[in-house]
Parts: sequence; structure tokens; C-alpha cells
Amino acid sequence: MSEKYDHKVIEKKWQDVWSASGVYSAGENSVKPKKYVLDMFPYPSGDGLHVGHPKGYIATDIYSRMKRMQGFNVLHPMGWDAFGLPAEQYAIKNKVHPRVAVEKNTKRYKEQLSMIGFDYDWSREINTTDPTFYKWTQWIFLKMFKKGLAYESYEPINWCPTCQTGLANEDLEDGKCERCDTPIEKKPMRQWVLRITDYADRMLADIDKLDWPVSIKEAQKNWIGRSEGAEIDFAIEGSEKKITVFTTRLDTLFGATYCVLAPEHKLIDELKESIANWGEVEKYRTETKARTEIERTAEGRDKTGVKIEGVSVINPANNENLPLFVADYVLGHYGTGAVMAVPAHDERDFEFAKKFELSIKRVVAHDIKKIRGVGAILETNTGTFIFQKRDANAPSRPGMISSFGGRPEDGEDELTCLKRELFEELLLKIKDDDAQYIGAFGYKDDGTRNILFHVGGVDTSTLTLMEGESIVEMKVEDALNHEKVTDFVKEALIELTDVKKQSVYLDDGRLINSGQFDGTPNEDAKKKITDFVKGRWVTKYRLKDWVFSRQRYWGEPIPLIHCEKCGVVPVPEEDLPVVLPEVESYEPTGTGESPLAGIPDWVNVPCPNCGDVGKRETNTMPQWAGSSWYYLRFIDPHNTNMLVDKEKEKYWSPVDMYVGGAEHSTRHLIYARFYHKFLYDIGVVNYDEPFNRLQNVGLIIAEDGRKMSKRWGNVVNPDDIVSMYGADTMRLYEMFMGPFGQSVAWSTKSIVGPRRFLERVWRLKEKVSKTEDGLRAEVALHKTIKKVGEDIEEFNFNTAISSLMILLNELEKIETVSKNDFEVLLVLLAPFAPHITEELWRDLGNKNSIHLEPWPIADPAKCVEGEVTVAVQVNGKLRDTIIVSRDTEEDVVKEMALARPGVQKWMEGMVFSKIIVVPNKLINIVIKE
RNA sequence: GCCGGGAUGGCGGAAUUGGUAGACGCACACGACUCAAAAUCGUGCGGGGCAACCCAUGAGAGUUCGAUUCUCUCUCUCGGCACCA
Repeated sequence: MSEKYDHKVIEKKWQDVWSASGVYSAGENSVKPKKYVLDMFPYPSGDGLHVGHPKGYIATDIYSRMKRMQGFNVLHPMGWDAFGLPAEQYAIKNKVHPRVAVEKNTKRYKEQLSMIGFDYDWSREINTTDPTFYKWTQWIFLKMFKKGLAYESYEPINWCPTCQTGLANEDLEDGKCERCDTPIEKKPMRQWVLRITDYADRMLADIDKLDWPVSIKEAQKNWIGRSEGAEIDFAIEGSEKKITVFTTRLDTLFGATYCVLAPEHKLIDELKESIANWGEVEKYRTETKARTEIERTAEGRDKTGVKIEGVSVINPANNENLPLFVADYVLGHYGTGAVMAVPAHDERDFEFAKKFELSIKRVVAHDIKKIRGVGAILETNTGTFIFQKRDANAPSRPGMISSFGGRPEDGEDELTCLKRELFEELLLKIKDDDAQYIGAFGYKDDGTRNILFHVGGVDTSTLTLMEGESIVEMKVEDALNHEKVTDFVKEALIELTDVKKQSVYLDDGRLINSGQFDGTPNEDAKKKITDFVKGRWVTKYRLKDWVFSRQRYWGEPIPLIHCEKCGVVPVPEEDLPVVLPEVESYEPTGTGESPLAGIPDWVNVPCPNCGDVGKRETNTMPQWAGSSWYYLRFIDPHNTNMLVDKEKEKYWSPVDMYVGGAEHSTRHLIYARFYHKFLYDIGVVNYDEPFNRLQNVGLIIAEDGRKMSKRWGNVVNPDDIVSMYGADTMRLYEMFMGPFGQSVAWSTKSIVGPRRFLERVWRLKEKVSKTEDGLRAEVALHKTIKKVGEDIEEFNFNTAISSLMILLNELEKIETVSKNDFEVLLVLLAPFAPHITEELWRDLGNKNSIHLEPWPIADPAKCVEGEVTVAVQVNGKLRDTIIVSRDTEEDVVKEMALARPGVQKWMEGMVFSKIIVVPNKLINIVIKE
């Protein structure tokens, strides 16, 4: 063993030894408990890895190593996701076959990963482009097809003109192609679509049982976007036809003043005969079609639309006749593509109604019974306030339980007086922000003015006024017309009740102007009115079915055959895989067909059903097909009879720890959960969720704060770092940079910290006693064992490393370090820095690999110091510290603390109040003047 | 706009159930070793003050003997969704 820490020699040496001895292969038929630790497998690009890529792999490596040492049978595999556009585009650009490109890139990736010293079981390596793998990707598709989950659709889909392929909703980012940033066009074409929406409710419900980061769970909930509402029918005047609308606000049905159809709505064509201004309507629809999704949904865009003349609809609630419009603010693909418009309670409808001068009818109002309210009456003749506190639960006169009096002090105006009195009498503090809720109304009575103040809201349907000694109730509308009510009060009333204000009211409240439903809380009214108009209570999802076909070459062929006689016929399972054929040009055709369509030999096959000439489906699957189930194949990668052996699946599934980037939250992780639930339904897997625990890896961004990219020339290559500082240092550094899930900027100058640490560990061996084996740093050691174990479990690698550094600092203070202590340090460090620890471990005379050593267990009794430092506070401020032996009696500690000069100084002239003691931690002396 | 995170020295970041704020590392300064430099080792390192002390965890209130931690209000920031009825 060399005296200098030479990472190049050491790392190569042990990597060779490990791969030759198979220390990391996952055992079959093991009686040990299992741990399936998985990385989101990479897509090998032509650029190779940058230092950010391995971050997650380092984490699973550390985790899986600790689990192995803790006695688990660990499965930690690695493979390649290689179908799809990136590889194909790379191939086109570099004029090689995609397969050749994938082979080359994969080889490079594997070399780079190997240098970092990962514990992958390479005997389980998979590649999604391998026919023995994609045979099963096709097999799953066939199963879905047979269950009716895959269907052919001719609906307009998202088309990327640059990539020349249709895309799924998940492939868009703000209406642009996620890959190339091109605005998406709507294009009607034949597509294969998967009914992922059938699983929306289950995917949503099961999110709660997953141990995943909150942010990902929230993102998935948003993506699925469940909303409950009602579908109701609006009859068309003088026609058998009707318009079905979807709304979550059926409580506002009486306030509907018009209806709107999306430009794509089929009914428009059906109504052509009755539409008086067909030309205008048709023109508007054409214009809409020409707009991209971005243009159409751009924020702040003025509402546009056209009134459909000659057609009107009937509000089922009150039989009112309502005009009908076509407008593109209603989307064809959500709900029913038609809405009832309630401008008083919906911002979009309000905007549209204002522009087209349509009537606005308010049907929900503030509910004072729900809000805290205080009324106050000012009698101007006597200058006295009478306060009345409203309380929804008061028995006799609802809302009035007590009265108080008060009068304005010198120079106070009415509002100031009210505020002060409210505070004094009711301890109700009115902030200035609440002023908008403070209004005043009253009326003239024999030349005097009575004012009634309300704080917190006003019952809009009924108003309480003082009429001499008696209380009179009247409607707001009546009060506005009341001769005795002053203009000042009328203004206040309007302000308070929004009655004439032109604004949208979105809060909850009680119904008004709604016939028999007046006074009903609007939440209750939703169901009541649904029943009343015989609506259907339904659930809608934002999630759309998965557009599953791509008009590109480099993907799994969809295993279907079109036959004139039999229709669409699945390729028999025994004929799988349908191998992707060689083709002269794999560049996209742009015609809506993939390049496969140009190979007659491949396309024309006999129909498996009738034997007539059939044509193969020429679309291919999207990049996400293979990655939606690959984790199952690692369990049984070489099985030629089935996707995965049932027994093996039962043993290894589900994945215990899954690590990858947050960018997959609404694509890969949605797709995989969908696939897994389907496979559960057909009995392939035994549990209905694929990934029990998920950890997000935070990005490593470049030193300049930008994303690492060739384009910016700021890429740091891991090969260089490994060569210069060693794999162990890089591993340590990436884990030490900051919290694992958080993105951090790379800093090459900071790498020296971890490197110095390893060099100090290396040098510590000189101080290790070869003979005696005492336990000199017992407490420090056991604290570290506890901390490192817990931190790795929770993915707090930065603090785990910090605690190892602290232990080293402790050991360095000791003249001769015991062999035992040093070995524990090495074992704890081994998952982080596998090479240097193996070298030092063997140097101590150990015959077996350190990576097969049992993980140490912390003894709780040895984790505590015999002596503790107790903080001494006076009135919560630190004034001194005292060192006492652990669990010293409280009285003794108190006495010691009070005797300290630093404490006495503060007690002079003070009255002693009490002492708070936190055992072994702190003592706080509370004193008063 | 809605939902969910977050804000602590020059920098990355630590802080059990509320209990000595700034662990660990980087950078920096000084010292030792050296002809010198690098490496290494040692000391210091939130701000103010000679000091005693005072002020400091985005801002402001509150609860408490005691708040980075709990409650309320606000600001900024990151992420998801968004003309989704």
C-alpha cells in the first residue's frame, strides 16, 4: 500500500476486484428481507454525462450500500431508455442509424458510470430498444387493446410541425412542444389513444398512500384535475335538440343570462338550418381554427364571439329564454364544450357580458349569519351609541343578543368612536383593512339622523332599521328607495351589498332572485337545484386520454394489423415482438404516416384473422412506453415466457426507493402509475402502485447559475473531476453540497473540502494502534453511528457527511486512535467513499470486502456525554454556562447557577419570580423589577 | 388568479417535542513550517462596541419564562395548474 493517497490507483484496482467477485449481485431465493432501490434510468444522449447526472445515482448507491450492510437483499439495477426522438434526431444529424447511435451512447454512459464506482448489478442491464425488451412493451399494448383501453381516434390532436409528429398533452409546455419549443398546432389525424382517464379517479385516490414529496403529489393532483359538478340540459326553443352544459356552479343557474358553445361544438353544424347568420358564425369558427392554442388562451386577450341568431335556449330553472353564442373562451375539449354563462358570478362570463352588453343578474349574496357582525346605532340627539352584537346562534331574535352604549369623545368622528367603543366593549379590534366592511346606513327621523353600523358584512335580503323604539325590517331595494334614507346611507348600502356594483361575486353566500331557493346557502343549493332541474351529478377531469402514436421511426411498432374485412386485428401474442424493420430513410415523412409506411414488404401481411391481405399499423409508440414499466423487467430481465415471473415479482415489488428528477412528476410518474394499475388489474403484478417511496434529486446547475449545457459552454464533465480528485471525492462533494432535493450550483473550488477530508482520513491510519483496541471516543462514535444511519435513511446526506467530519475532528485530537474506532469510521464512510475505505480496510488486515460488513448499531446508552453544558439564562437571555455531570439534581444546578457572578449581577434590585429547568440543557431564571 | 414549497453570515448550509442561532464545509485574515511558494498545521471569522453589553434567522404583530421553530397579517421567491366553466 502506497503512503500517499493515490485515488487513480486505488479506484481502478477495487472496481476491477468488485466486478470480478460479484459482491453487488442481487440474490435470488433469498430468505433475507428485500430492498428494491431504483434510479430513473437514463436516456443516453450523444453528449455524455455531466456532473449533475450522477447525483441521484450516488444517492441510491449510498442508500443501497447501507441497506446491504444492514442485511437486506438489495436490488439496485441500471438500464437504458433509448427509443424516441432524441436518439432519432441525433442519428439524423450525425448520419448514423439510431441503433448505432444508441449503442455508442450507451457504451459511453456505462463507461462514465463505471468510473464512479456504483454497486449496480450489471447482469440485469436492460435496454428499451432491445427486441427482447420491447416484445413486452408491445405485449402490454395488446392487453390494453383487448381490454378496450386503446382506441383509434380522429379527433384533432397536438401536432408539432418541427418534430413532425403528434404529441400527448403531457408533451406540451405552455402550448409549445416540450422538446423544440415550437407552438403546437391542432391537426385532425388518425391516432391511437390510451384511456388513461379511466384510471383518473384511482390514480387520484391512491396518491395519498404514497410516501412521495408533497410537491409531486400536488403536481399530480393538479394534473389530474378532478372537479365535481352537474350536467344539465338547456332545451332549444322550437327544436327537439338540446344543449348539455357542465357546471360546478349550478347554484347560480337562476343567474344564467346566456349560453355559449365552443367553436368546435358539433351542434353548431346540426343547427345550420336554423342559424340566421350562418356566414358570420362559420367565419368565426374558421378564424378560431387558425389560431394556435397559445393565441387562443393568451392571458388578457379580449373575449371574442358571435351571437347565434335565430336560436335561443330555455333556462330549465325559470323557463327564461336566453340567447346563444359561439365563443372561443369555451374550450371544446373540456366538460361538454358548452357552458351556461352567469356573468354575475363568473369572471369570464362577466367580461364577455360587459363586452356584448348582456344582462347581469346577481343570485348569491353575503350571508351575514355566517360572519361576525356588530351593529351600532348612533342616536344623534343624545350622541349615544347602542351596540348590538350579532350571533347566529342566539335563540329569540337571531343575531341580537346584547346592547352597549357610548358617546364620541372630544374631536372624534363617528367611525373613530365606533372603532374605539367596539374595542373597549367587545374587545373587537378593527383593523384599517377591515374598513371596507364597515358601512353605515340609517334614515332621517324628525331631523335627526340615526346610523346603523355593520362590521363584517350585511344581510342583503333584509335590513334592520331603528324606527324610534321599534325595529323595522325591510329589503335592501326598499331601503334604497325609502324617502327617509339619506343619500350618504344609500351610498354606503350600495357599497356594502354590491347590489348595484358592477363586479363579480365569487364568495359563498345565500341565494337571492332564485325563486323558491331564496335564502338557501349556495353550497346546499348546488344539489337541490340539480335535483330540481333533473341534472346529472358528474365528475370531470382535466387529464386527457393519452395520445399514444407517433409518426416517427425510432419507436416500438404498434402491434396491430388493419384488415378490410375484419377491421383492426391484434398481432397474435406468439408473433411478438413485431421487430422494427430496417428502412432506407428514417426521417419523418410529415404526411401523418411514419417512415414504416414506405416499406411494402413489412406493411403488407396476411390478416391473422381471415388470411386476406392486411396492412400493419405504421405508427410507433411514444418514448414513454418503455419507461412506463421497465422497473418490472429488472426483477426478471431474461425471462422469455412472461413479462415477469409472478413469484419474483411478489418478492421484489414494489420499488422501495425511487430516485429521480421532479421534471417527471406529470409524465413518467403518471404513465407508470397508469400502466402499473392496469397490470395489477390483469394480474401481472400483486400490488397497485409501482413506487412506494420517491425522493427527488435537485438539479446541479452550472457555476454561472445557468443550466449546464453545451450551448452555454458551462458543462463540467465527471470524467475530469474523477480524474483530478477521484470518484470518492466527487461522490462526497455532490452529497455534501446541500440538501439532496434542492438544486445547487456546482463549485469546483469547494471540492477541496471533501478531498481534504478524505486525505485526513487517509493520514489518520498513521495514528491507528495496531495492537491495543480501546474505545477512546466512544460517545462521539455512537453519536455518529446513530446520526449517519438516520440521515442516510432520510436522504440527508449533507448532514451525515458533516457528522463524519465531526467524528474525524474528534479522532484527530486523540494521540493514538484505536483500531476499532478507525474501523467504525471506515464502515460508516464506506457507502459514500467505497474505494478509499476498501483500501484502508484491507490494509488493516481484513480479508473480506468492507461493503459486506454489517452496519454498526448505535448503543443509546453510549450516545450521551457524562458531562453536559447547561445554559444559564436570565429572563430568557443567555448569561452564562455551567458544566455539570449528567442528570445532576435540579436543586444543585439551580444553586450553582444562582451563585454565578454573571447571574448575580442581573439579580441585583430584582424580585425573584421563578426558575425554569430543562434537564441537562438549560436553566432560565425569571426575575422582575 | 388557485394550489404547494421556501427565505438564516461573504457563500453552500446546520439547529430533537419551542430550550446556548450560525454545526460542517468553502472563501477570507493572521501565525507556524519554508530561501520562497504550494501543500500541511494552528488561530480568528454575523453586525456594532475598548469593554460590560446591545442588535441580529425576509417584514410586522401575537402566544410563551424562552420563538429560526407555533398563530395571524404582509413582502419577495421557486415549483405545479390556469379562459378547465
